[in-house]
Amino acid sequence: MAKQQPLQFTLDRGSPVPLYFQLSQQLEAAIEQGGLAPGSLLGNEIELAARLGLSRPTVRQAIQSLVDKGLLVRRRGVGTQVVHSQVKRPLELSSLYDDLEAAGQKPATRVLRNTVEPATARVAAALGVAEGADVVYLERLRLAHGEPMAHLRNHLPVGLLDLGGDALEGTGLYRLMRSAGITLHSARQTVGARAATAEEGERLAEPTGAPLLTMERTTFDDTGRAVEFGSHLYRASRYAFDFQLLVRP
Amino acid sequence: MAKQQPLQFTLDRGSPVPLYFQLSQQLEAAIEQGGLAPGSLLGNEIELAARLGLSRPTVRQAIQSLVDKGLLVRRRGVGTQVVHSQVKRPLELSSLYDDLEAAGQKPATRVLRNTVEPATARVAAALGVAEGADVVYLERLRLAHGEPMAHLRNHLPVGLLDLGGDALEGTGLYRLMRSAGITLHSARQTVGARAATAEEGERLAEPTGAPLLTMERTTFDDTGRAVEFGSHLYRASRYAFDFQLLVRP
DNA sequence: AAGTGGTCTAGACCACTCC
DNA sequence: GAGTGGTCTAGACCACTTC
Repeated sequence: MAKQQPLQFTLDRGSPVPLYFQLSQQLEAAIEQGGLAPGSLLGNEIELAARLGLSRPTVRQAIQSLVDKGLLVRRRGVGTQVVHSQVKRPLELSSLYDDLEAAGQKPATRVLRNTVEPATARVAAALGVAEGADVVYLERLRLAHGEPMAHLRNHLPVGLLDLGGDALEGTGLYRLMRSAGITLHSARQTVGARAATAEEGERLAEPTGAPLLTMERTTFDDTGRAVEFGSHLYRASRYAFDFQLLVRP
Repeated sequence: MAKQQPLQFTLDRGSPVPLYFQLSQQLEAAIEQGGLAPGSLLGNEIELAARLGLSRPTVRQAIQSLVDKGLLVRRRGVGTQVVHSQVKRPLELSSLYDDLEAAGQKPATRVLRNTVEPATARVAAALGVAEGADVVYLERLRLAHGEPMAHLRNHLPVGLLDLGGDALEGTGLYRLMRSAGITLHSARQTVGARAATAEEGERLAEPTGAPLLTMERTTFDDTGRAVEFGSHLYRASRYAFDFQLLVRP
């Protein structure tokens, strides 16, 4: 746990990028690339600030952002040290389309339905609209390598997104939302399992009674508005969910 | 979206509780209890600081902590407003025992095995120890109202926890860890489903072929060390997972 | 006693949004 | 142009850990 020899940091005061952000990015890069070994001490904030020509609060802000990401640990009276890494994966709102694409699975989408319908009680409660109010209803089959993977049913507030044309064929819903300027913030999910009915099995190329993963999800943007309610079925033989959870003390 | 009339805040400078924390707690309480309506503006930081006799950075720190929790949104040039609530559930590392207890289900645990064994390759990789090194192996049956709910298999580093006696009968693993001074930080999980084998079905009182939820989880403490690797089976007819995910931009 | 992070102050200037 | 949050400074004192 020896103290690290000084690393090089270059700060550009003319850049529109905040100084604390420039520093935290370079620190993060140093950690990722092994320039800062797990468990090693970072050196005290005051000296670091002096060396960089920054004020201590600015340096603290940079360090704090990495503490929030779980890359650093601060201990009063001890110092700031790099986490005993092991893993530091991104936690993200999993998008099935992106997941499949990242895995090289060549995803495709077959839109089965794209209509406007009155909200049922359940959909209304999830989206925070009046029961019977118009909502967009979307039904899709997600394929990978031409094989069905999941049956996706979504409800969205009307007017949120333009889902005309074949925008949905070549990408996922979340990516469409992001490019429409919607900032996704959080989602509440329930994941369960059940046996496939005959109809579900046929749709997903599974025998009746095969285990299916179920997911219900409500997604919220950064203003706390529900932007999507989904009710999905996945072939358990082909797919599992990967999550990273953080503990809030 | 009218500006709120001033709320009462009481700050105790003699308290060991930080001022920014006192403020953020009272703000959070006001939001939860409806004293601050969803969408309402908080009033600018400078005036709020002056009114409370605090410096602006201190007020900002209080507000920022609530922004991080998703209760407030800041917009430059606009102001800080309360999120259009809808939901603001806690995101937590779900503990099956606590979940069941909170649901009034009277959980119980039957410890099937509590031994020290050499780590398999998979366990060693998950816990970050050498293959073949000693690890604690724990096998439990979790019951609710006397009915089996889940079959839990855990591996832990040796020496981390004292699992002697019947400490495990009346509580969950996470609670034991917390009371041992371990600060849990994050967990990586994989959730899937499969059909029950004959043996699994018998153990969980499900017919062979019934859908079971599977979960694998590695849990890390705040120093980034893996403190637990679990491989669990749940009756899908009785249990589903509830998560809240946050989006990291 | 020495060194660390935790908190707090009282200012400053800038970038963005809205009218 | 007025008002907002975003960033930054140069200090200060305190609480905790370690020796």
